[in-house]
Amino acid sequence: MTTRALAKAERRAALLDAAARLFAERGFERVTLEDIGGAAGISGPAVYRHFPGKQAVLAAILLDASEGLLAGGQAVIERDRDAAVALDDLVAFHVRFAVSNAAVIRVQDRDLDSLADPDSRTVRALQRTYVELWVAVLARLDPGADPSALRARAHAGFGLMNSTPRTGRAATPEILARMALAALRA
Amino acid sequence: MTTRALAKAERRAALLDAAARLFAERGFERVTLEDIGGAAGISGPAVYRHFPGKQAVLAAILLDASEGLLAGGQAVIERDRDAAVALDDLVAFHVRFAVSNAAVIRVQDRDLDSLADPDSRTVRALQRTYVELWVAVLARLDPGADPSALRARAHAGFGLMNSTPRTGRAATPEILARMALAALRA
DNA sequence: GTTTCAGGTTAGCCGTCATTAACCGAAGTG
DNA sequence: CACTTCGGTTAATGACGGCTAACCTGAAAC
Repeated sequence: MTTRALAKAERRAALLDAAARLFAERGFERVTLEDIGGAAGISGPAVYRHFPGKQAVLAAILLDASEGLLAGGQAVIERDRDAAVALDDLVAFHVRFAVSNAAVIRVQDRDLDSLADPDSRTVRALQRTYVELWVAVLARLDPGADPSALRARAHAGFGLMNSTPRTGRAATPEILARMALAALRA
Repeated sequence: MTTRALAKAERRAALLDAAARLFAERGFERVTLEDIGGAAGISGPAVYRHFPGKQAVLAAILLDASEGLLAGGQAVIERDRDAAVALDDLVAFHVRFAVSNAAVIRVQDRDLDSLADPDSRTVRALQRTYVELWVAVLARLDPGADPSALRARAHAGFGLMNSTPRTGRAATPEILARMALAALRA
């Protein structure tokens, strides 16, 4: 029983990993199921033994990512009482996540639109909640600021921190964190 | 003579405009020639009277954008002797460009990979040159810094300034410029 | 005022995938 | 040891969409 189930779990992970890499490189539409399967050592329609379709592979990747981000962000919020410290730690967490999951970050902001409605809605909701964590912290640091301006600032910060995946350049986490903090405090 | 040629130029512009908007919304691969033509009042294969193919439409958009950015950046560099002033003006210029050409910016960093080799190379070269303008200014402000770190900082700045197109959120140019300057000076 | 030809139109042609069908062997079950 | 079920395989099937063909019309040219 274990042998079979274990092999399956491993293959599933390999598929998700390969798919994330391929999607990041070429974009969802330009990756075929044959490519994904092939990269994981099986070929073509065998992917259907693990996922109900191509979109489901994308959904698994994005759900995973947005849940991971939200969970990490919430952990920071609950731990840090002081808003200034919380901002530092949110930045550190997000930068670490973005640098070590570069492919997934790229897919998240390039191919989210390729996701159809049930999953799309869920991912967007998770992302929205994550953004609101940031907005709440920024609001505590700058009371009386327009919430929609705070949201724009949070998004701009993400744009900065998520830039490494997009450019392929190896910006160090230190540089990114320093710049992001300066920008968000400005 | 004028009637015909004028109509053609207008239609070409309409096609490029529609295509940029559609590509930004859905991504290159999910837009059909039928969509592009339809949005400009003609339908389907008539686009071939204006462009040799779908890729050529993308190429026209991206070449235009990268030439526009480079020209604007060079104008700033040549005008401003002082590096600090030049940085201010580069930021102001880039933010203005990004906010008023949101669709094109989005296409540029989402669909550049869909461009094949002759044009792809040209666009990348223009972009590289544009980045080097920024790196040169940053280097004057921070002599002795590692050039590759400066490049990473420039890219991070672009990520921030280009964030509005990606989120659809209406960040004001003022907020973006203030944040970008703070980040780049950090 | 005829002749060209640019710019449209609609009807294929063709390739490329996602997805399904039909089969198979070996691991799990009893 | 039967026998089921899982995870693969290789052949269809069916859309979809870029591009080409064949044809038409009216402005420009002479």
